[in-house]
Amino acid sequence: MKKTSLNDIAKHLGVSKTLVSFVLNGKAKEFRISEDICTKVLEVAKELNYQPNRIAQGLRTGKTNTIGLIIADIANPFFGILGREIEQEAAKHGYRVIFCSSDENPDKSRAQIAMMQQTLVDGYIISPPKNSEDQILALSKGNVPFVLIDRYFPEIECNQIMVDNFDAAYKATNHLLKLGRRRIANVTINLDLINMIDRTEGYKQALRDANIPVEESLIKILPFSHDNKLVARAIKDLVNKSSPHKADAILFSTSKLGINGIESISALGLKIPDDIAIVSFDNPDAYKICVSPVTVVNQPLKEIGKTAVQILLSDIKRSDGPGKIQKIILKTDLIIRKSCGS
Amino acid sequence: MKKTSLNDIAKHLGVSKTLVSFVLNGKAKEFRISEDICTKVLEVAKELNYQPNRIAQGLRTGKTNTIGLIIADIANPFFGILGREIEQEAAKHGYRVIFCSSDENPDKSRAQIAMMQQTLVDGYIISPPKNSEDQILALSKGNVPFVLIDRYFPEIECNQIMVDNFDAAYKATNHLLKLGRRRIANVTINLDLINMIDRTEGYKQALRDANIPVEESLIKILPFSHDNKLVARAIKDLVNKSSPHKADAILFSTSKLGINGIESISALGLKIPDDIAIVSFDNPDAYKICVSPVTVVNQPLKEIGKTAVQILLSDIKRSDGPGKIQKIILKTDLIIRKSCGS
DNA sequence: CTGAAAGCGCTTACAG
DNA sequence: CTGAAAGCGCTTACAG
Repeated sequence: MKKTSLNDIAKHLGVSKTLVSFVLNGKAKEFRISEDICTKVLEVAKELNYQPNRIAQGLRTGKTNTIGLIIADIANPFFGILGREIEQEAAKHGYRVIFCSSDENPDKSRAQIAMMQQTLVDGYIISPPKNSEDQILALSKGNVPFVLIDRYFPEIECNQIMVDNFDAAYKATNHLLKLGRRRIANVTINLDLINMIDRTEGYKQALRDANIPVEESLIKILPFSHDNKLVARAIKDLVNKSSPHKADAILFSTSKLGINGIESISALGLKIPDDIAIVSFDNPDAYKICVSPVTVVNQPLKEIGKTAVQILLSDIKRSDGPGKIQKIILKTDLIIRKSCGS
Repeated sequence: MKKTSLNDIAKHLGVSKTLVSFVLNGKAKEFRISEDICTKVLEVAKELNYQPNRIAQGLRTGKTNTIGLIIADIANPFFGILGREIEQEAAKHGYRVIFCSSDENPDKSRAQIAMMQQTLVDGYIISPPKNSEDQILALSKGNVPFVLIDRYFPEIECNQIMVDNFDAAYKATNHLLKLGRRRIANVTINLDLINMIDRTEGYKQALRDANIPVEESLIKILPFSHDNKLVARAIKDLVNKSSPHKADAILFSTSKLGINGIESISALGLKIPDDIAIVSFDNPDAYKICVSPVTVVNQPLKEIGKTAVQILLSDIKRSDGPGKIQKIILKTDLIIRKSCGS
């Protein structure tokens, strides 16, 4: 049972496929095709269960109505939720999405971009790993639109939807300060990622503004692919009573760090917030039901995803060259729960 | 800067594109093309940064090297992790994946399958919503391979990778029985999904085998799109001391139910496992750090994803008609933590 | 108002 | 060993 093509319909009715194409693409009016024939075409199309061959359309028009999404890891709920929003907004406009997880590995993202470049996607939404500047730069010189989310490269001019990470960390740190914490630590991951840098900078600025010296020993920088043990070691170092740099609060820059961190803190028999207060970026379910529900910096994932798609599609659809570059910075909100005391 | 095509390379060297195509597709030996020309073609291809147009290839060969993935919700970590495994195994074989979230809504999955059917994918991996029997049946009569994961329809013969849900629930319930619990409840979602039915059946059988009568009042069936409040009401009913059907343990059939359930239990001031013991299906991070880390039925997500892709690809690649239908049932394991006491 | 024709970039029988 | 040609299923100038 072969799929029915435009030609099948045309033959069936003894007309040209041009005509059929016009009718099926809603251009009947434009070419003033008789209503009579229109309804007949539509009837036969339905009867033969005609489905346009999108690949053939794609070859002819150069458009596939597909968006390429490259994020660190679709299994990470942060990106999963983002992916969901992107999918939803894209579907609303008749677009599909192909996704790839780069694992923060620039070699992977390079291969993934190359793969998608083979005329498969009309545009990209990318959360670029560190050391992928060259890839993004190359993209910005090409003519396939793209928008960056979650991270950007200051030296590259391109569409981007970010969150005010500096402000978010500043507020979170301030929240801890207002509750009387003075020895606030920051646990983060490799600072080659601009969003992570901004967070730590915001944290430092809040301390400075409160006339508290920044202690480098209170800033723990773990590799991206950290495991329980690495986090546990950092935590142990921060909460050890005899340690010269004992902390009374921790700002976690990612929820993966935070979840592992809480596990370690519990394992050490310490109580949150009595022994140590906690704030974390991102808002996974885990934080709602853990021993002491965690105060978090909540990112507007819905808005990030939606806006990214909208900007991308407006660029894809414009025919008069590249549009104006858009840099959008969204605010986060601090959701206060119990992990900082009161 | 137009993309370079086969023709560009051919012209550049004064040969035919047939030749270039052969060389680039590794058929040089087969057609005994001189090494000399081979290296030249390869050189020019590199120099001109030739990228094959996959859409054109797709139109010609009828293959897109793309897998369509339809699951309930990519933002749900269960499906996110599954998606990640599928992506990874697919990439290993040169395949990409397009994903769609059906929200357990058969109308959505119908539209998503139709969309993908437009010659866009070589095969599907589907977690079908209830009432989508007709869609799967139609698929099984077509000639695009597919494999079902997580749920199946007993009356439809097709490839499927499942987990032994009956056995899993049986063991989980048994675990509670062995620890002395006698009034074990089951909180689950709409039982039109076979995997949910199997879980509840396993639960019932374990009770029967222990000579404990099954009490329908201890089985709470919530709609798929339940919110905190609905779960809270069910929990309240189960733990109310004056209630005739007070429970001393709960088996949650999904982690979404479990997470909401734990929130409700905490809000009521009850202690896990002292006041009530808990076992849940699935193994989200949340269960590791909550007040009393939760004993869970862990599904082999890696194996499910990997096997699904392997079976699908072997079907896609066979030219001699449909292969033998494969029904694979994997075992789960019970990860014992603290939520059931000891 | 409608049709014949070209062409998107490939692959692959066919011919020599 | 290599090339000319057909054709996958569309869209869209062009002609009448």
